[in-house]
Amino acid sequence: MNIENISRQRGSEELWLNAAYEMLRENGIEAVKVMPLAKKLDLTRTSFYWHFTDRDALLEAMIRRWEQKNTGNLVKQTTSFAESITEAMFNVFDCWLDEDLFDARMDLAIRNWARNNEALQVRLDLADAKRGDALFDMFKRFGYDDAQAQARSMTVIYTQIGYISMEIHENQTERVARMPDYIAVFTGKSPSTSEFERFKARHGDLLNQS
Amino acid sequence: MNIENISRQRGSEELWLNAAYEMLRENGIEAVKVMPLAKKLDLTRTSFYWHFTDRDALLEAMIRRWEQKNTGNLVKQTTSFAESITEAMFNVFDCWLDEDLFDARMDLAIRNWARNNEALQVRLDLADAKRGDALFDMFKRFGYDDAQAQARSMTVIYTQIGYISMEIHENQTERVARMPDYIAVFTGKSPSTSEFERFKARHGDLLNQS
DNA sequence: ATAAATATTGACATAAGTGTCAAGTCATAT
DNA sequence: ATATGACTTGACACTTATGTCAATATTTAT
Repeated sequence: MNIENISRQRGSEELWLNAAYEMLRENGIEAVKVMPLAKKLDLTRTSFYWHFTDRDALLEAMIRRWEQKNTGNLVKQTTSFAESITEAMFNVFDCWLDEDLFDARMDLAIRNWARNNEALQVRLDLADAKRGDALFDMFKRFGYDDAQAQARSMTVIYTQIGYISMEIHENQTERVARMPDYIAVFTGKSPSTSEFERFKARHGDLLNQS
Repeated sequence: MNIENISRQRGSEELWLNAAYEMLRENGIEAVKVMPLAKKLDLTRTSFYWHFTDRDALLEAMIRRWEQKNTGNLVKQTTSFAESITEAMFNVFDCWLDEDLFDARMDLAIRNWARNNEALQVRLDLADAKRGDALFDMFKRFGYDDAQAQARSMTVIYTQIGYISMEIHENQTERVARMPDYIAVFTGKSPSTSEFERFKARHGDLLNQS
Protein backbone atom coordinates (compact mmCIF):
# COMPACT_ATOMS: atom_id res chain seq x y z
CA MET A 1 0.00 0.00 0.00
CA ASN A 2 2.70 2.45 0.99
CA ILE A 3 5.37 1.35 -1.47
CA GLU A 4 5.15 4.63 -3.34
CA ASN A 5 6.04 6.42 -0.12
CA ILE A 6 9.50 4.96 0.45
CA SER A 7 12.23 7.56 0.85
CA ARG A 8 9.77 10.43 0.60
CA GLN A 9 8.42 12.76 3.22
CA ARG A 10 5.99 11.25 5.68
CA GLY A 11 2.80 12.56 4.11
CA SER A 12 1.54 12.80 0.56
CA GLU A 13 -1.67 13.31 -1.35
CA GLU A 14 -1.91 9.53 -1.73
CA LEU A 15 -1.56 8.95 1.98
CA TRP A 16 -4.33 11.37 2.91
CA LEU A 17 -6.56 10.10 0.13
CA ASN A 18 -6.10 6.46 1.14
CA ALA A 19 -6.88 7.24 4.75
CA ALA A 20 -9.95 9.20 3.70
CA TYR A 21 -11.07 6.42 1.35
CA GLU A 22 -10.83 3.86 4.11
CA MET A 23 -12.70 6.14 6.50
CA LEU A 24 -15.48 6.64 3.95
CA ARG A 25 -15.80 2.89 3.33
CA GLU A 26 -15.85 1.97 7.00
CA ASN A 27 -17.66 4.85 8.65
CA GLY A 28 -19.39 6.97 6.05
CA ILE A 29 -18.76 10.46 4.81
CA GLU A 30 -19.45 12.09 8.18
CA ALA A 31 -16.36 10.38 9.52
CA VAL A 32 -14.10 11.81 6.83
CA LYS A 33 -12.79 14.77 8.80
CA VAL A 34 -9.37 16.29 8.65
CA MET A 35 -8.74 16.13 12.39
CA PRO A 36 -9.37 12.39 12.85
CA LEU A 37 -7.48 11.59 9.66
CA ALA A 38 -4.49 13.52 10.98
CA LYS A 39 -4.63 11.52 14.19
CA LYS A 40 -4.79 8.29 12.20
CA LEU A 41 -1.77 9.28 10.11
CA ASP A 42 0.02 10.73 13.13
CA LEU A 43 0.47 14.09 11.43
CA THR A 44 -0.80 17.53 12.36
CA ARG A 45 -4.06 18.33 10.69
CA THR A 46 -2.65 21.56 9.25
CA SER A 47 -0.29 19.62 7.04
CA PHE A 48 -3.33 18.35 5.18
CA TYR A 49 -3.78 21.80 3.68
CA TRP A 50 -0.53 21.55 1.82
CA HIS A 51 -1.87 18.64 -0.24
CA PHE A 52 -5.49 19.70 -0.66
CA THR A 53 -6.96 23.16 -0.80
CA ASP A 54 -9.71 22.09 1.62
CA ARG A 55 -11.86 19.20 2.77
CA ASP A 56 -14.06 19.47 -0.32
CA ALA A 57 -11.08 18.85 -2.58
CA LEU A 58 -10.42 15.62 -0.72
CA LEU A 59 -14.05 14.52 -1.07
CA GLU A 60 -14.00 15.27 -4.79
CA ALA A 61 -10.86 13.16 -5.20
CA MET A 62 -12.60 10.22 -3.53
CA ILE A 63 -15.62 10.46 -5.78
CA ARG A 64 -13.42 10.41 -8.86
CA ARG A 65 -11.59 7.35 -7.63
CA TRP A 66 -14.91 5.52 -7.16
CA GLU A 67 -16.27 6.62 -10.54
CA GLN A 68 -13.24 5.31 -12.32
CA LYS A 69 -13.68 1.82 -10.92
CA ASN A 70 -17.04 0.23 -10.07
CA THR A 71 -19.38 0.90 -12.97
CA GLY A 72 -16.83 0.23 -15.69
CA ASN A 73 -15.99 -3.25 -14.45
CA LEU A 74 -19.60 -4.26 -13.86
CA VAL A 75 -20.62 -3.24 -17.36
CA LYS A 76 -17.64 -5.11 -18.75
CA GLN A 77 -18.62 -8.32 -16.93
CA THR A 78 -22.13 -8.25 -18.45
CA THR A 79 -20.59 -8.45 -21.92
CA SER A 80 -18.08 -11.22 -21.17
CA PHE A 81 -18.34 -14.33 -23.30
CA ALA A 82 -21.16 -16.64 -22.22
CA GLU A 83 -23.09 -19.43 -23.93
CA SER A 84 -26.08 -19.25 -21.61
CA ILE A 85 -27.77 -16.75 -19.31
CA THR A 86 -26.60 -18.76 -16.32
CA GLU A 87 -22.99 -18.54 -17.47
CA ALA A 88 -23.45 -14.82 -18.10
CA MET A 89 -24.84 -14.43 -14.60
CA PHE A 90 -21.80 -16.17 -13.13
CA ASN A 91 -19.67 -13.62 -14.97
CA VAL A 92 -21.56 -10.85 -13.20
CA PHE A 93 -21.16 -12.66 -9.88
CA ASP A 94 -17.40 -12.34 -10.36
CA CYS A 95 -17.87 -8.72 -9.33
CA TRP A 96 -19.35 -9.72 -5.97
CA LEU A 97 -16.36 -11.89 -5.13
CA ASP A 98 -13.50 -9.81 -6.46
CA GLU A 99 -12.89 -6.47 -4.77
CA ASP A 100 -10.64 -5.41 -7.62
CA LEU A 101 -13.64 -5.57 -9.95
CA PHE A 102 -16.20 -3.96 -7.68
CA ASP A 103 -15.79 -2.27 -4.31
CA ALA A 104 -19.19 -2.93 -2.81
CA ARG A 105 -18.54 -1.26 0.52
CA MET A 106 -17.48 1.89 -1.27
CA ASP A 107 -20.55 1.76 -3.48
CA LEU A 108 -22.75 1.72 -0.41
CA ALA A 109 -20.86 4.57 1.25
CA ILE A 110 -21.23 6.69 -1.88
CA ARG A 111 -24.92 5.85 -2.02
CA ASN A 112 -25.51 6.97 1.56
CA TRP A 113 -23.53 10.10 1.01
CA ALA A 114 -25.42 10.98 -2.15
CA ARG A 115 -28.63 11.05 -0.13
CA ASN A 116 -27.47 14.37 1.31
CA ASN A 117 -25.63 15.68 -1.71
CA GLU A 118 -27.60 16.44 -4.84
CA ALA A 119 -24.65 16.84 -7.18
CA LEU A 120 -23.32 13.44 -6.17
CA GLN A 121 -26.79 11.91 -6.50
CA VAL A 122 -26.81 13.01 -10.14
CA ARG A 123 -23.50 11.27 -10.80
CA LEU A 124 -24.73 8.18 -8.98
CA ASP A 125 -27.97 8.07 -10.96
CA LEU A 126 -25.89 8.13 -14.11
CA ALA A 127 -23.79 5.20 -12.92
CA ASP A 128 -26.90 3.26 -11.93
CA ALA A 129 -28.49 3.84 -15.32
CA LYS A 130 -25.39 2.48 -17.06
CA ARG A 131 -25.36 -0.61 -14.87
CA GLY A 132 -29.09 -1.22 -15.26
CA ASP A 133 -28.89 -0.88 -19.03
CA ALA A 134 -25.98 -3.29 -19.24
CA LEU A 135 -27.83 -5.97 -17.26
CA PHE A 136 -31.05 -5.37 -19.17
CA ASP A 137 -29.19 -5.87 -22.46
CA MET A 138 -27.68 -9.06 -21.13
CA PHE A 139 -31.08 -10.55 -20.31
CA LYS A 140 -32.45 -9.39 -23.67
CA ARG A 141 -29.61 -11.13 -25.53
CA PHE A 142 -30.67 -14.40 -23.94
CA GLY A 143 -34.30 -14.05 -24.99
CA TYR A 144 -36.14 -12.45 -22.06
CA ASP A 145 -38.97 -10.06 -22.89
CA ASP A 146 -38.67 -6.39 -21.89
CA ALA A 147 -40.69 -6.65 -18.68
CA GLN A 148 -38.81 -9.72 -17.46
CA ALA A 149 -35.41 -8.33 -18.49
CA GLN A 150 -36.30 -5.20 -16.54
CA ALA A 151 -37.50 -6.99 -13.40
CA ARG A 152 -34.55 -9.38 -13.44
CA SER A 153 -31.84 -6.79 -14.01
CA MET A 154 -33.23 -4.59 -11.24
CA THR A 155 -33.51 -7.59 -8.93
CA VAL A 156 -29.82 -8.30 -9.48
CA ILE A 157 -28.86 -4.71 -8.71
CA TYR A 158 -31.16 -4.30 -5.71
CA THR A 159 -30.05 -7.62 -4.28
CA GLN A 160 -26.38 -6.74 -4.38
CA ILE A 161 -26.96 -3.38 -2.72
CA GLY A 162 -29.26 -4.97 -0.15
CA TYR A 163 -26.63 -7.61 0.55
CA ILE A 164 -23.94 -5.03 1.29
CA SER A 165 -26.35 -2.82 3.17
CA MET A 166 -27.23 -5.68 5.48
CA GLU A 167 -23.61 -6.21 6.43
CA ILE A 168 -23.77 -9.93 5.90
CA HIS A 169 -20.59 -11.59 7.11
CA GLU A 170 -20.75 -15.14 5.89
CA ASN A 171 -18.13 -17.70 5.20
CA GLN A 172 -17.00 -17.33 1.59
CA THR A 173 -17.17 -21.06 0.92
CA GLU A 174 -20.80 -21.15 2.01
CA ARG A 175 -21.53 -18.02 0.08
CA VAL A 176 -20.15 -19.49 -3.12
CA ALA A 177 -22.03 -22.74 -2.48
CA ARG A 178 -25.30 -20.80 -2.40
CA MET A 179 -24.66 -18.98 -5.64
CA PRO A 180 -26.27 -21.50 -7.99
CA ASP A 181 -29.50 -21.02 -6.02
CA TYR A 182 -29.32 -17.27 -6.57
CA ILE A 183 -28.52 -17.82 -10.24
CA ALA A 184 -31.73 -19.88 -10.41
CA VAL A 185 -33.75 -17.09 -8.80
CA PHE A 186 -32.29 -14.35 -11.01
CA THR A 187 -32.45 -16.19 -14.33
CA GLY A 188 -35.24 -18.70 -13.73
CA LYS A 189 -32.85 -21.44 -14.88
CA SER A 190 -30.53 -23.83 -13.07
CA PRO A 191 -26.84 -23.47 -13.99
CA SER A 192 -25.02 -26.55 -15.26
CA THR A 193 -22.42 -28.27 -13.11
CA SER A 194 -19.65 -27.33 -15.49
CA GLU A 195 -20.63 -23.66 -15.37
CA PHE A 196 -20.46 -23.72 -11.60
CA GLU A 197 -17.12 -25.55 -11.66
CA ARG A 198 -15.70 -22.99 -14.07
CA PHE A 199 -16.86 -20.22 -11.73
CA LYS A 200 -15.36 -21.86 -8.67
CA ALA A 201 -12.08 -22.42 -10.51
CA ARG A 202 -11.87 -18.68 -11.16
CA HIS A 203 -12.20 -17.98 -7.44
CA GLY A 204 -10.11 -20.83 -6.10
CA ASP A 205 -8.17 -18.54 -3.79
CA LEU A 206 -11.33 -17.60 -1.90
CA LEU A 207 -12.47 -21.15 -1.33
CA ASN A 208 -9.66 -22.07 1.04
CA GLN A 209 -10.16 -19.22 3.47
CA SER A 210 -12.51 -18.77 6.41
CA MET B 1 -49.76 15.32 13.28
CA ASN B 2 -49.92 17.99 15.98
CA ILE B 3 -53.44 17.29 17.20
CA GLU B 4 -52.19 16.04 20.54
CA ASN B 5 -50.50 19.39 21.04
CA ILE B 6 -53.56 21.61 21.00
CA SER B 7 -53.86 23.89 24.04
CA ARG B 8 -50.58 22.69 25.50
CA GLN B 9 -47.21 24.38 25.74
CA ARG B 10 -45.42 24.90 22.48
CA GLY B 11 -42.99 22.03 22.80
CA SER B 12 -43.33 18.49 24.02
CA GLU B 13 -41.47 15.21 23.97
CA GLU B 14 -43.60 14.16 20.99
CA LEU B 15 -42.72 17.29 19.05
CA TRP B 16 -38.98 16.86 19.47
CA LEU B 17 -39.19 13.15 18.78
CA ASN B 18 -41.20 13.65 15.59
CA ALA B 19 -38.75 16.25 14.33
CA ALA B 20 -35.83 13.97 15.15
CA TYR B 21 -37.52 11.01 13.49
CA GLU B 22 -38.06 12.98 10.31
CA MET B 23 -34.46 14.20 10.38
CA LEU B 24 -33.19 10.64 10.76
CA ARG B 25 -35.34 9.39 7.88
CA GLU B 26 -34.37 12.18 5.53
CA ASN B 27 -30.77 12.92 6.43
CA GLY B 28 -29.36 10.16 8.59
CA ILE B 29 -28.30 10.06 12.21
CA GLU B 30 -25.56 12.65 11.77
CA ALA B 31 -28.23 15.22 11.04
CA VAL B 32 -30.13 14.54 14.25
CA LYS B 33 -28.63 17.34 16.30
CA VAL B 34 -30.30 19.42 18.95
CA MET B 35 -29.35 22.76 17.46
CA PRO B 36 -30.84 22.19 13.98
CA LEU B 37 -33.93 20.57 15.48
CA ALA B 38 -34.47 23.63 17.65
CA LYS B 39 -34.21 25.84 14.59
CA LYS B 40 -36.73 23.63 12.80
CA LEU B 41 -39.19 23.82 15.69
CA ASP B 42 -38.49 27.49 16.27
CA LEU B 43 -37.57 26.92 19.89
CA THR B 44 -34.36 27.49 21.78
CA ARG B 45 -32.20 24.42 21.84
CA THR B 46 -31.94 24.56 25.64
CA SER B 47 -35.61 23.80 26.01
CA PHE B 48 -34.87 20.38 24.56
CA TYR B 49 -33.16 19.44 27.81
CA TRP B 50 -36.37 19.75 29.71
CA HIS B 51 -37.89 16.87 27.71
CA PHE B 52 -34.85 14.63 27.31
CA THR B 53 -31.88 14.24 29.59
CA ASP B 54 -29.53 14.44 26.62
CA ARG B 55 -29.16 13.71 22.93
CA ASP B 56 -28.64 9.99 23.60
CA ALA B 57 -32.06 9.77 25.25
CA LEU B 58 -33.61 11.14 22.08
CA LEU B 59 -31.76 8.61 19.91
CA GLU B 60 -32.84 5.76 22.15
CA ALA B 61 -36.47 6.88 21.86
CA MET B 62 -36.21 6.80 18.06
CA ILE B 63 -34.80 3.29 18.03
CA ARG B 64 -37.64 2.05 20.22
CA ARG B 65 -40.22 3.61 17.93
CA TRP B 66 -38.68 1.83 14.93
CA GLU B 67 -38.42 -1.52 16.74
CA GLN B 68 -42.08 -1.42 17.67
CA LYS B 69 -43.18 -1.06 14.07
CA ASN B 70 -41.35 -2.54 11.08
CA THR B 71 -40.44 -6.11 11.93
CA GLY B 72 -43.74 -6.96 13.58
CA ASN B 73 -45.84 -6.00 10.58
CA LEU B 74 -43.59 -7.74 8.05
CA VAL B 75 -43.67 -10.99 9.98
CA LYS B 76 -47.44 -10.68 10.26
CA GLN B 77 -47.83 -10.25 6.49
CA THR B 78 -45.89 -13.48 5.81
CA THR B 79 -48.50 -15.42 7.74
CA SER B 80 -51.58 -13.81 6.20
CA PHE B 81 -54.03 -16.16 4.51
CA ALA B 82 -52.88 -17.25 1.03
CA GLU B 83 -53.79 -20.14 -1.25
CA SER B 84 -50.59 -19.94 -3.30
CA ILE B 85 -47.04 -18.67 -2.95
CA THR B 86 -47.83 -15.88 -5.40
CA GLU B 87 -50.75 -14.72 -3.28
CA ALA B 88 -48.55 -14.94 -0.18
CA MET B 89 -45.93 -12.85 -1.95
CA PHE B 90 -48.53 -10.18 -2.77
CA ASN B 91 -49.33 -10.07 0.96
CA VAL B 92 -45.68 -9.31 1.65
CA PHE B 93 -45.69 -6.67 -1.09
CA ASP B 94 -48.39 -4.86 0.89
CA CYS B 95 -45.56 -3.75 3.18
CA TRP B 96 -43.74 -2.04 0.33
CA LEU B 97 -46.79 0.02 -0.58
CA ASP B 98 -48.19 0.90 2.81
CA GLU B 99 -46.03 3.10 5.02
CA ASP B 100 -48.19 2.25 8.00
CA LEU B 101 -47.05 -1.37 7.69
CA PHE B 102 -43.38 -0.77 6.98
CA ASP B 103 -41.36 2.44 7.04
CA ALA B 104 -38.69 1.61 4.49
CA ARG B 105 -36.88 4.92 4.66
CA MET B 106 -36.55 4.56 8.40
CA ASP B 107 -35.32 1.01 8.03
CA LEU B 108 -32.53 2.23 5.79
CA ALA B 109 -31.60 5.07 8.12
CA ILE B 110 -31.37 2.66 11.05
CA ARG B 111 -29.25 0.30 8.96
CA ASN B 112 -26.77 3.05 8.08
CA TRP B 113 -26.63 4.20 11.62
CA ALA B 114 -26.03 0.70 12.96
CA ARG B 115 -22.88 0.50 10.87
CA ASN B 116 -21.23 2.85 13.39
CA ASN B 117 -23.01 1.65 16.50
CA GLU B 118 -22.42 -1.88 17.69
CA ALA B 119 -25.25 -2.02 20.21
CA LEU B 120 -27.74 -0.97 17.54
CA GLN B 121 -26.25 -3.45 15.06
CA VAL B 122 -27.07 -6.24 17.51
CA ARG B 123 -30.70 -5.13 17.70
CA LEU B 124 -30.86 -4.84 13.92
CA ASP B 125 -29.38 -8.32 13.41
CA LEU B 126 -32.11 -9.65 15.66
CA ALA B 127 -34.80 -7.92 13.61
CA ASP B 128 -33.27 -9.21 10.36
CA ALA B 129 -33.17 -12.76 11.67
CA LYS B 130 -36.88 -12.60 12.57
CA ARG B 131 -37.77 -11.27 9.13
CA GLY B 132 -35.61 -13.81 7.31
CA ASP B 133 -37.05 -16.69 9.29
CA ALA B 134 -40.62 -15.57 8.61
CA LEU B 135 -40.03 -15.43 4.85
CA PHE B 136 -38.14 -18.72 4.87
CA ASP B 137 -41.07 -20.39 6.63
CA MET B 138 -43.44 -18.92 4.08
CA PHE B 139 -41.53 -20.43 1.16
CA LYS B 140 -41.22 -23.74 3.00
CA ARG B 141 -45.00 -23.89 3.52
CA PHE B 142 -45.46 -23.70 -0.22
CA GLY B 143 -43.10 -26.58 -0.94
CA TYR B 144 -39.68 -25.02 -1.64
CA ASP B 145 -36.61 -26.93 -0.48
CA ASP B 146 -34.33 -25.40 2.17
CA ALA B 147 -31.75 -23.99 -0.25
CA GLN B 148 -34.37 -22.39 -2.50
CA ALA B 149 -36.43 -21.08 0.43
CA GLN B 150 -33.22 -19.54 1.77
CA ALA B 151 -32.13 -17.97 -1.53
CA ARG B 152 -35.62 -16.68 -2.27
CA SER B 153 -36.31 -15.21 1.17
CA MET B 154 -32.96 -13.42 1.18
CA THR B 155 -33.54 -12.16 -2.36
CA VAL B 156 -36.82 -10.62 -1.21
CA ILE B 157 -35.14 -8.91 1.74
CA TYR B 158 -32.07 -7.74 -0.16
CA THR B 159 -34.19 -6.45 -3.01
CA GLN B 160 -36.36 -4.32 -0.78
CA ILE B 161 -33.36 -2.80 0.98
CA GLY B 162 -31.60 -2.28 -2.33
CA TYR B 163 -34.69 -0.61 -3.73
CA ILE B 164 -34.85 1.91 -0.89
CA SER B 165 -31.11 2.37 -0.87
CA MET B 166 -31.17 3.31 -4.54
CA GLU B 167 -33.69 6.06 -3.93
CA ILE B 168 -35.92 4.98 -6.76
CA HIS B 169 -38.65 7.53 -7.36
CA GLU B 170 -41.06 5.92 -9.77
CA ASN B 171 -44.67 6.47 -10.48
CA GLN B 172 -46.74 4.27 -8.15
CA THR B 173 -49.00 3.08 -10.95
CA GLU B 174 -46.02 1.85 -12.96
CA ARG B 175 -44.49 0.36 -9.87
CA VAL B 176 -47.59 -1.66 -9.12
CA ALA B 177 -47.84 -2.71 -12.77
CA ARG B 178 -44.36 -4.22 -12.55
CA MET B 179 -45.08 -6.18 -9.41
CA PRO B 180 -46.31 -9.38 -11.09
CA ASP B 181 -42.93 -9.56 -12.84
CA TYR B 182 -41.14 -9.35 -9.52
CA ILE B 183 -43.49 -11.93 -8.06
CA ALA B 184 -42.43 -14.21 -10.92
CA VAL B 185 -38.74 -13.65 -10.17
CA PHE B 186 -39.11 -14.18 -6.43
CA THR B 187 -41.37 -17.23 -6.53
CA GLY B 188 -40.55 -18.70 -9.94
CA LYS B 189 -44.31 -18.67 -10.69
CA SER B 190 -46.61 -16.25 -12.46
CA PRO B 191 -49.39 -14.84 -10.30
CA SER B 192 -52.97 -15.28 -11.52
CA THR B 193 -54.97 -12.33 -12.80
CA SER B 194 -57.37 -12.53 -9.88
CA GLU B 195 -54.53 -12.45 -7.36
CA PHE B 196 -53.19 -9.30 -8.99
CA GLU B 197 -56.65 -7.73 -9.10
CA ARG B 198 -57.16 -8.47 -5.42
CA PHE B 199 -53.81 -6.84 -4.66
CA LYS B 200 -54.60 -3.75 -6.72
CA ALA B 201 -58.00 -3.46 -5.05
CA ARG B 202 -56.28 -3.30 -1.66
CA HIS B 203 -54.15 -0.38 -2.84
CA GLY B 204 -56.75 1.46 -4.87
CA ASP B 205 -55.93 4.79 -3.25
CA LEU B 206 -52.35 4.65 -4.59
CA LEU B 207 -53.33 3.94 -8.16
CA ASN B 208 -54.93 7.31 -8.81
CA GLN B 209 -51.97 9.44 -7.77
CA SER B 210 -48.86 10.54 -9.60
C1' DA C 1 -56.85 34.09 42.14
C1' DT C 2 -53.07 31.51 42.95
C1' DA C 3 -49.98 27.59 43.69
C1' DA C 4 -47.94 23.91 41.31
C1' DA C 5 -46.55 21.73 37.38
C1' DT C 6 -44.94 22.36 32.99
C1' DA C 7 -42.20 24.55 29.78
C1' DT C 8 -38.84 28.30 27.82
C1' DT C 9 -35.03 31.38 27.86
C1' DG C 10 -30.22 33.66 27.85
C1' DA C 11 -25.74 33.40 29.71
C1' DC C 12 -21.96 30.44 30.51
C1' DA C 13 -18.48 26.63 29.99
C1' DT C 14 -16.51 23.29 27.03
C1' DA C 15 -15.35 20.33 22.97
C1' DA C 16 -14.46 19.30 18.18
C1' DG C 17 -14.24 20.73 13.93
C1' DT C 18 -12.52 24.09 9.72
C1' DG C 19 -9.26 27.09 7.63
C1' DT C 20 -4.95 30.64 7.43
C1' DC C 21 -0.42 31.95 8.04
C1' DA C 22 4.45 32.68 9.07
C1' DA C 23 8.15 29.95 10.39
C1' DG C 24 10.44 25.83 10.40
C1' DT C 25 12.43 21.08 8.78
C1' DC C 26 13.96 17.60 5.64
C1' DA C 27 15.61 15.23 1.22
C1' DT C 28 18.00 15.65 -2.86
C1' DA C 29 19.99 17.51 -7.10
C1' DT C 30 23.56 20.28 -8.52
C1' DA D 1 27.60 22.66 1.03
C1' DT D 2 23.67 24.55 -0.10
C1' DA D 3 19.61 26.22 -2.39
C1' DT D 4 15.31 24.62 -3.68
C1' DG D 5 11.12 22.35 -3.50
C1' DA D 6 8.37 19.31 -0.73
C1' DC D 7 6.36 18.92 3.44
C1' DT D 8 5.23 19.93 8.67
C1' DT D 9 4.25 22.64 12.56
C1' DG D 10 2.07 25.75 16.29
C1' DA D 11 -0.57 29.73 17.08
C1' DC D 12 -4.68 32.15 15.85
C1' DA D 13 -9.53 33.15 14.46
C1' DC D 14 -13.87 31.26 13.68
C1' DT D 15 -18.06 28.01 13.65
C1' DT D 16 -21.09 24.53 15.28
C1' DA D 17 -22.20 21.54 18.40
C1' DT D 18 -23.32 19.70 23.62
C1' DG D 19 -24.77 20.38 28.22
C1' DT D 20 -25.80 23.28 32.92
C1' DC D 21 -28.12 26.62 35.51
C1' DA D 22 -30.82 30.27 37.51
C1' DA D 23 -34.51 33.19 36.11
C1' DT D 24 -38.74 33.61 33.86
C1' DA D 25 -43.15 32.55 31.50
C1' DT D 26 -47.37 29.83 30.70
C1' DT D 27 -51.01 26.31 31.75
C1' DT D 28 -53.85 23.85 34.61
C1' DA D 29 -56.03 22.26 38.75
C1' DT D 30 -58.09 23.79 42.84
